[in-house]
Amino acid sequence: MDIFAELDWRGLVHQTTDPQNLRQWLSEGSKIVYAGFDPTSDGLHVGNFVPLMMLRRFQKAGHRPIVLAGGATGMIGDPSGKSEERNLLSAEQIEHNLEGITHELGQFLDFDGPQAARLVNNYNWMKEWDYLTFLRDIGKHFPVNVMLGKESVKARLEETEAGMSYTEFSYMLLQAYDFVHLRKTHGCGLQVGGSDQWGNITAGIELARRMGEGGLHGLTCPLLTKSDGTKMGKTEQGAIWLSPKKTSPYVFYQYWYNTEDADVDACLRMLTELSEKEILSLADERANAPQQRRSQQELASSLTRLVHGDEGLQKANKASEVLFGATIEQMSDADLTDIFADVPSQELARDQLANEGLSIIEALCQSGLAKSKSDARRTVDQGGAYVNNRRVEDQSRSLTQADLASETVMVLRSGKKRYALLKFV
RNA sequence: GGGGGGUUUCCCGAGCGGUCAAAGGGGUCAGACUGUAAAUCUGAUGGCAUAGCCUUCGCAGGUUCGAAUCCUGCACCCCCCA
Repeated sequence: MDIFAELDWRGLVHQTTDPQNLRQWLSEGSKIVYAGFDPTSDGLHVGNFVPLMMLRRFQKAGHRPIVLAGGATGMIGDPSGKSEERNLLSAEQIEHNLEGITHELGQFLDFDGPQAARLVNNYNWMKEWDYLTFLRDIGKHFPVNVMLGKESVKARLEETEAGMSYTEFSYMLLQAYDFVHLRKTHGCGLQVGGSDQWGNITAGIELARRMGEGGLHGLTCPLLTKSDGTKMGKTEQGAIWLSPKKTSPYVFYQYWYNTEDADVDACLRMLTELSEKEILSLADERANAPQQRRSQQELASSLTRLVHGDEGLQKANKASEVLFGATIEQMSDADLTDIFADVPSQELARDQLANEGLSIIEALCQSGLAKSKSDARRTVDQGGAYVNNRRVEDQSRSLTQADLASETVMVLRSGKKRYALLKFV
């Protein structure tokens, strides 16, 4: 399989050091490819997805991936694509972040077999350097005028008033040296990354050449952006994370399911492992029957399965079904807790359900769905109140044992999507 | 220092001394429609024991049967002249 051709049709090739040679080089046999991830937060998010998948694709095509966790570079802060100097993360924070992301990185790659992936941390080799030696051995190879010409630096100096510290300015040296180091110790010949990494990657190649290691390659993929120009993976509630602890499989699934028609094709190509044929056929279906949302379904399913496994996908599916209208009854507490993991819940005394029961108005207030009783009444009046996904039309309705959806839980909803759980214990 | 204008419900903004919980717009919420989209349409949008009552119009007093509307003082904002 020609990996380069595949990356090409997927739209993953943004810039390369030399398309002809790179393609040739890749076809010669199993190569070592690396991508770096800085521990700027304690988990991976959708923004890390594309480079991760790149490595995965390389591995599947018979190459060996190296994942570099930036324990050292993370301490400095990459200025690429940042308009302002950032606050330094504390050493403990970085340690914590590294722990978080390293194990997540693992799940995308195969760490066994002949193409076993490797995980390295650049802190392990950077910590050996002392300042003077680094300046003499590495810094000497970096002409400042070239560094000033790099987009990451230029943008900061020319287009903003933010300026840049010597620390961030030096970031490039560290990442450049990583490449050289991996070349020497692992025989790594290609670095991949997002398009904002181009400057850092070429700096590495340049450094290697000056240090007597020629023939390195670089490849960047486009940043995944939506048709409106905003970044993929950001919502008003924050980033979409890969860890189920930070973003539930359901929210993850829904995020992709709601992808705009205009964006879904690029997502399918860049993020999934569906074949070109499948993707073209989805494009066809989308053109003929957009309301079926088959593309979105495939995208959401395939990514959820990849990140959260079959079980996670099932949960997300079940949750979607329930959250979008299926009536809720005869379920277990465990099921409901799972499905409504992201939904606020309140505990109430069980005896509130006895006798007359709890009025729907009161219940809406208690659950936080209504700001006041008037608000609750309005909601009911307007037909926006639901118990266990059944509409409640009568203000005087009261809730009793019979309205429990499971052993102890009742599911309230206001409007289309706002849910709350009441637990009666 | 002198003069003028302003401060209204989530935001903007209208508001003859009674018919003002306060126009209109935005936002938000709900409903219909729909593709879990966009657009559109309808309704709602201080609180409560909801045919009624209570609390709101910068703050504190006052006039009046009655004040967001008039008067006095205070605070903050804007403009003009020095």
